[in-house]
Amino acid sequence: MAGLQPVKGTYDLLPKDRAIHRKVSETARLTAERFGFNEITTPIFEFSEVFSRTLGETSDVVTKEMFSFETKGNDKITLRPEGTAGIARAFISNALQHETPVKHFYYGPMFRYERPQKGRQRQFHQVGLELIGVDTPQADIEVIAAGYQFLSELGFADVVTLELNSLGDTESRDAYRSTLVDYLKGHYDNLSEDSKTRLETNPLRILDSKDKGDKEIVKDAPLLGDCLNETSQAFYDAVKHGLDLLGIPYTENPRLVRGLDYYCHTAFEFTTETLGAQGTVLAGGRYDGLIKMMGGPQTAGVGWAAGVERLALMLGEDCVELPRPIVMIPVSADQQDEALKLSHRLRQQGFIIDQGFSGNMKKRLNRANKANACAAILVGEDELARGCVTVRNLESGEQSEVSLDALGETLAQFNA
RNA sequence: GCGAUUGUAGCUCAGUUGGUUAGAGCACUGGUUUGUGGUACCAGAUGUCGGGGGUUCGAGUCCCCUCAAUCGCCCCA
Repeated sequence: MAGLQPVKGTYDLLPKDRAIHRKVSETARLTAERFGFNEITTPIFEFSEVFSRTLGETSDVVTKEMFSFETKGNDKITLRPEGTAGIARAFISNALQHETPVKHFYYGPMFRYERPQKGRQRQFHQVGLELIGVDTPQADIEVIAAGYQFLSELGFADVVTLELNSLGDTESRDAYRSTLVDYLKGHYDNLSEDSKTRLETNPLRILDSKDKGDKEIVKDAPLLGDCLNETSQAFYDAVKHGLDLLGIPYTENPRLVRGLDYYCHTAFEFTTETLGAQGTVLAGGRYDGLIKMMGGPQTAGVGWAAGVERLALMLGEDCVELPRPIVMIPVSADQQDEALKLSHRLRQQGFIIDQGFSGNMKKRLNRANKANACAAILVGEDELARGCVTVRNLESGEQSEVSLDALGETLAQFNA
């Protein structure tokens, strides 16, 4: 135990923070539903092979970022670093190939053992969606459109750029990889140390290296687009055509690649300048080989995931307001019971009633302000004798006596 | 995993070339007002100076280690 700090890279979501996260996840869910995606929840841990086999043995996620442990039964378990592998596993486990196309939305925590930064934690949250069982570009278009719609709903249409590329099918990508490696070997001595390693593990990654020397070399490197075979090119063109039809703006980025092995054809990222080094806010692509790789039937898939923390940062503190209560204030201890019963009844009717636990009226009104209450119900001896209470509007300061029978009606103007 | 910066009250920060009992504002508690808030005034409480070790007569201040955060690299949402 390192004192009373949360574990490195984790943090608490206090009610205000949680409300912002909820706005992000609910906007995502409602948008997804409009596209016919329904929510699924898979476990936050899986057998380690679910990730290690599918994400690529040499990917950073697998080699250094997995939170893994062993159970008492000697099962090797990993806290999920991303959502797609678990959903593919669920697809197979539940034999959903008989129900394609499958359209899933998800929200939940993910875990990566990384050095924390702003917009990057060890436990973080993603929303995402997966469209499984459709191998035509229409699926890619729908998935990207849903992502764009989601970001637009949050008000980010103008601060976000959609970058698009095609990784092609296996044939195209293999052809390109060898062309690229040949080219890079010609400049081997000038490559950065990182890129020399990547030449072995994931040469495509060198394309978006931030090293200056690498950038110079990469500038004249052969492009993936030039190696696309006819099928892959037609697929890519169809996706672009669809986006054009929908008026979704995009920028082609021939150097956009993916970190995870299972991607093919469409790769896309929505990026922003507003978050520093963590500029990617929503990203995804097509993964036609994934489900088969995991031992299921050959099934196409395309999807994306978005970082909730990053979107929450972009939204800022003032985008949500916590629910505003009506405070119940017994004027003296003698009205305690009456106030308690009244609170109970009003809550059953759907009102948000905040009943304090101590203090005189001044104190209670003070707390009401801090709780951003919209009204106060003052339960006093005099009114009660007349079958009434006093309702005070805490914004205008106006107050009036209301009979208990008409109370619900009067309060309806505040909340229900 | 690598590099740089930072770490004093709940929050934002002062703290003089190392020198007695470590300060301010906001927030908090109580009061002026025993049935009426947001304002004002008065009073009060608050710190393992991130943690550990060292140098020194003396360390918030200097040195080492460690933890965490921030920024960048790597990678990614």
